[in-house]
Amino acid sequence: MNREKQEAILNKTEPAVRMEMQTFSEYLQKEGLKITNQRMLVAERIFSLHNHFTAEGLLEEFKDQRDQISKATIYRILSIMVSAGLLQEHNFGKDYKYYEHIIGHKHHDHIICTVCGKIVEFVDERIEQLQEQAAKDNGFKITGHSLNIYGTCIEHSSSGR
Amino acid sequence: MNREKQEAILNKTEPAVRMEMQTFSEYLQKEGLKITNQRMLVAERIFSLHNHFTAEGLLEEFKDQRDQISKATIYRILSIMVSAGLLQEHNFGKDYKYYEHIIGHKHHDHIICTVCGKIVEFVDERIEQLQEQAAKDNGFKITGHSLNIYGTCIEHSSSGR
DNA sequence: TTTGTTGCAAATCGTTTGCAAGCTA
DNA sequence: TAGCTTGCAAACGATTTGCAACAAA
Repeated sequence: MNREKQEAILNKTEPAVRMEMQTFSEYLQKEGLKITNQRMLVAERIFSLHNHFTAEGLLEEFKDQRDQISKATIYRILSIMVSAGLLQEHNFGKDYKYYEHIIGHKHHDHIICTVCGKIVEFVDERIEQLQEQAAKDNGFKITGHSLNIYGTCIEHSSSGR
Repeated sequence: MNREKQEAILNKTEPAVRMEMQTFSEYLQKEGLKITNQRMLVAERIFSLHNHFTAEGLLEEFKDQRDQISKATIYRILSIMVSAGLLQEHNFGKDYKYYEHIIGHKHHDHIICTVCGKIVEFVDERIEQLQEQAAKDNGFKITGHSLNIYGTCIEHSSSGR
């Protein structure tokens, strides 16, 4: 990608997103990967999203754009960003994956409404603590964890029935 | 399935498994479903397993048997048993599902070794408590949850490196 | 130029489904 | 017998991959 295009993209993004894209660019260079138009466009879109998304949803975002991006490329970029540690993959029990970007987004767990799919994030230091303990008690060295609570949100908890 | 066959299966199973199969049979009848040879064989096998398994693994168990069972049937039975509340489905981040039977098997969470796949079960009432609280605080009515801790077990935590 | 990247379509892989033949009740 | 089940193969849906054309360094 030539410098003009790259700057064109960078100029219209907010500072926070810009920094994250910078981090991504550096990762690409470090790995001997190339900084392409599609990679920057997808990264920009992802860092601008402040909720969970799917590969399909991301693809959707580019549907009516002048810059269309193929499904294969979307998946390939998602994969790179996960390796780069910029993106986290989630399994919410569906048969497709959810993603969310990590930078400026501290660790948290999820509560998912099984009716409408609404996702709420939360953290409880005490739970984190206890997990750490449980792993240690069982001789494990924690590398990560995923805690998903399933239930029905206010709007969908029919109190009657 | 005729009574003889059914008894033949029942007679060689341990009491606990027998009771669980009984529960399954009752569920089938209640739902107007039929008690078939394959359903009993698969149920018996499942209730005899005391660890997590996959559809593929279960199928494997019948590979060299006189009573072969098709992949489609395996999946159909798994689905029924999940609906019956006798089997729990798990998503351990792999692209296939894990199952474990529930009867005589209280709720618990999992610690999974990312190197060897070893799965350890644990429960911490305090964590359960805190989750309940977190959901309530966010206006959710909990219907279930899944807590998976990923890490490396003693044998695979290379202390160096 | 050299080497990595893209888009396309075909391939995978776990899981599901249509359908004719076979059981259960 | 009537109605559910089974096995088989084909269908699915998300994700991956081979390959020729193309862009970045």
